[in-house]
Amino acid sequence: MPKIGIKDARRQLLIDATMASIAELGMQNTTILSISKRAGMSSGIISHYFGGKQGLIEAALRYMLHQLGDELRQRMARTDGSPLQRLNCIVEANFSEFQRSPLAAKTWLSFWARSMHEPGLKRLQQINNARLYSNLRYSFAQVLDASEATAAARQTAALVDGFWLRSALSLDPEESFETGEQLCKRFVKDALNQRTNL
Amino acid sequence: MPKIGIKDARRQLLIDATMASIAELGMQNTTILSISKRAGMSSGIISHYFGGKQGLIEAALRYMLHQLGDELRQRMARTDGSPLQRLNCIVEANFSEFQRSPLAAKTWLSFWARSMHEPGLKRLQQINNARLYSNLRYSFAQVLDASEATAAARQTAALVDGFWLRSALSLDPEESFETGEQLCKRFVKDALNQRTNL
DNA sequence: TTTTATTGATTGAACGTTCAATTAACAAAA
DNA sequence: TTTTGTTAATTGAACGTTCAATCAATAAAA
Repeated sequence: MPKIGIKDARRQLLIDATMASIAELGMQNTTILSISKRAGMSSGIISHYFGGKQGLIEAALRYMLHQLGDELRQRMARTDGSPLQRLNCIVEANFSEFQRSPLAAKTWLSFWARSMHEPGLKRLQQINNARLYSNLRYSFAQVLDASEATAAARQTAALVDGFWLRSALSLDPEESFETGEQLCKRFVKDALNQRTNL
Repeated sequence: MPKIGIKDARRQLLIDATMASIAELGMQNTTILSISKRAGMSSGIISHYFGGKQGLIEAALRYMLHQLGDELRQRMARTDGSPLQRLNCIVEANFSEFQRSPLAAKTWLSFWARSMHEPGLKRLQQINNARLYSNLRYSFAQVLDASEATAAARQTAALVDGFWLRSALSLDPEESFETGEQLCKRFVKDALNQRTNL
């Protein structure tokens, strides 16, 4: 059975299975067995690769954060760098196909709730929150003065998270994510136009 | 030992203990024992009063929703009924002292995450989401035209939930709730002024 | 006494972790 | 090429723990 170089592939398979289980059963009902069954492996393999269930869950969160970062970087590379375009990239990355999938959306929310009482997850989640805010703040500050940029960045960050949360819990997530993204972009545009300090 | 009114008092004691346990230990680590210990009662009492742990958790959520409704009604009664004032009431109710307490904030987030996979909680949470939106929509529609009112209401609802979520997860919730409330009100004011259709 | 409320020890199911046994891949020897 | 020895990945049964629910015993009120 052992094939060399296959380690990363198996690790990823387990991470995928973890998200699938959390999305389907909830973190509450996600067990070592519900994960390993979905990955087509045995229960013991999780301790072998991740040191335990907790390690796998943290690895899955790190994977999702990594995905989010990738999506942002990809989009940023394809713009001329104007503040409006950069801000739209940030919004789009947070509403990308992967992020809005029921699998990712449910997993995010589960992570967030659990992060309140688990320092390992909390740290990762703080970093993500701070990054979203500072990315927004940077682009707003190129057009608005300091205090306006701060306010606009905080509002946009809350708007993104809020729409995202409401969509994840919505009965029709597809439609909710779509209008959420549009209304975020609309807020960004309005904020730039109406608060410009020239 | 039946004394009138004692039953409700004990039920409330258990609900308080439930929120305290969820806030302190997380829903993950909240057990029948962690609740009953905090309430100074035995473990069996939970089944007696609520039919089981799940029943108690749903009762606690219902209690928090009821609190939110009360806060809104109280504030609404103390205004002249102008759209701006009514909208500010809605924001204030969602950021009231009770709602922003670590106890309530952590409990809300735990409920939301769990509601994804438990129909009983999901139903309650849907009702709450819909109520926030329709309250906002009603007041915006008295000043803005239909499509503007819809957009503003959805944005405000997301803003409230988003600030609320970020505050609950924040390292400094006190400050985060405070500026969140202010920035929500600012958005409402701006939306009314800049989109007015006269 | 009768009724009702409350306790807390007990039960059985479910869980994460562990580890001895197994199996496949690879390397060395024939 | 075939055989044999070595390595490391993988399995899954067993173990100890934890939990929600149950219910017989107890206490208090009527």
